[in-house]
Amino acid sequence: MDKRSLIINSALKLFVEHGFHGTATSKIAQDAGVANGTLFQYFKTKEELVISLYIHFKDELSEYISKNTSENADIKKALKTQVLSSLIWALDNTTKFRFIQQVHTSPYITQVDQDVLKNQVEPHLFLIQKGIKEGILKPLPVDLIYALISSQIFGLYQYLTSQKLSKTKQNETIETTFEMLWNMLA
Amino acid sequence: MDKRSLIINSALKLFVEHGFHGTATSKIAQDAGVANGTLFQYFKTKEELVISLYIHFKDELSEYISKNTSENADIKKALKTQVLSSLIWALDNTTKFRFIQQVHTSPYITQVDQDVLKNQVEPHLFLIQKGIKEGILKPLPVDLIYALISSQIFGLYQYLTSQKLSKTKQNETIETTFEMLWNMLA
DNA sequence: TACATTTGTGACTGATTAGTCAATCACAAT
DNA sequence: ATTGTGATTGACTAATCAGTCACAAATGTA
Repeated sequence: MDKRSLIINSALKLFVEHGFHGTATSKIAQDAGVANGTLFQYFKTKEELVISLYIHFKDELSEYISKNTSENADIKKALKTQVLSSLIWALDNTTKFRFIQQVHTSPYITQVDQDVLKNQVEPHLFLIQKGIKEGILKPLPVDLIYALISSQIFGLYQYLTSQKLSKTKQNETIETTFEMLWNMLA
Repeated sequence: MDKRSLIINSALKLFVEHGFHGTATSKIAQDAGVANGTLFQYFKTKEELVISLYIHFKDELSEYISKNTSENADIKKALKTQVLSSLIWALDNTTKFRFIQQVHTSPYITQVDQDVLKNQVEPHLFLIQKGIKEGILKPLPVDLIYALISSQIFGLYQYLTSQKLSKTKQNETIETTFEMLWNMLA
């Protein structure tokens, strides 16, 4: 494992555990088993580290979703796959997901390049747009529908992580709530 | 205005602007126009300040909601009032709402007394429980329905603050999405 | 007025921080 | 063997931090 990855892993863990404020760069380096100065060779500043991590993990999530989404499925099926993929990834990568949330509600988010953020949501907006055009989804603003879907995922994630449900019961809940979401939007 | 309130206002503003990490206690005192030491008379530590603010503003929101909710309205009307109140408060107090979100996704949240948090959601859970018992809401776990409602509010807030809509258009969107939410849950 | 209590002050400190840099290392090319 | 190169190191520093404390001002009380 290369040093860059070691630093990323340690930073992720410590940031989520103690927050940005509570995590010294020296502690990250120590946890990663590299020298203090090495961290600053890969990331010019602590701020750059935080922002790089955010983009890194959001990309990872995006890639996971699109990897599982087939292009020529019907809208409902495609959207379902995207929602389920997001939830599965989030539940399998709670630390990364928490980190994304943490940055998302922090002032750091303003430092993230707007174009990068835009490119990440683009594919999802496209599917919604298609759904509206075909009259399958309600004729509402695309951004609004996207916001409602995202927040549903977020809310369900919150619920599922706060309860100790079996995998079966978990999947059941995910299925049920997706149908509810779909009925709300279609 | 007493010094405690001055400190609270300045802390709120600076925390949201620069994060917990980026805000020195001395800067808060300076902004509030009080001496360094005065801050520590009202809040023993910086951590206590953050947590006190969180509880303070969540209480403010809770009080605003219950102030507007009449007890003997039907379930739908009561829930609608609660959702709309939340949104109105959030849109009128964006800084406070951002702060609440910020703490909520940060490691600080684990330091907040669990009983305090429980008491704050209790009243809302009660209404949902009643709705399920009367067969008006779907027979799902109370916590799940609460999570879905909360996240809908959160998502709609995100959307409304990212768009520059007129007050009329805003209210229209809120009305529409509440009906959608209700149809999803009932 | 005199005294007591509460409230406020800001200079101070020991600890910690992000970031630097001269030195060292592993190793490939000559 | 020798030289060159880029990655790695960790001791170091200037700055900043949260929190303290001895004292002063304000307020209350009689």
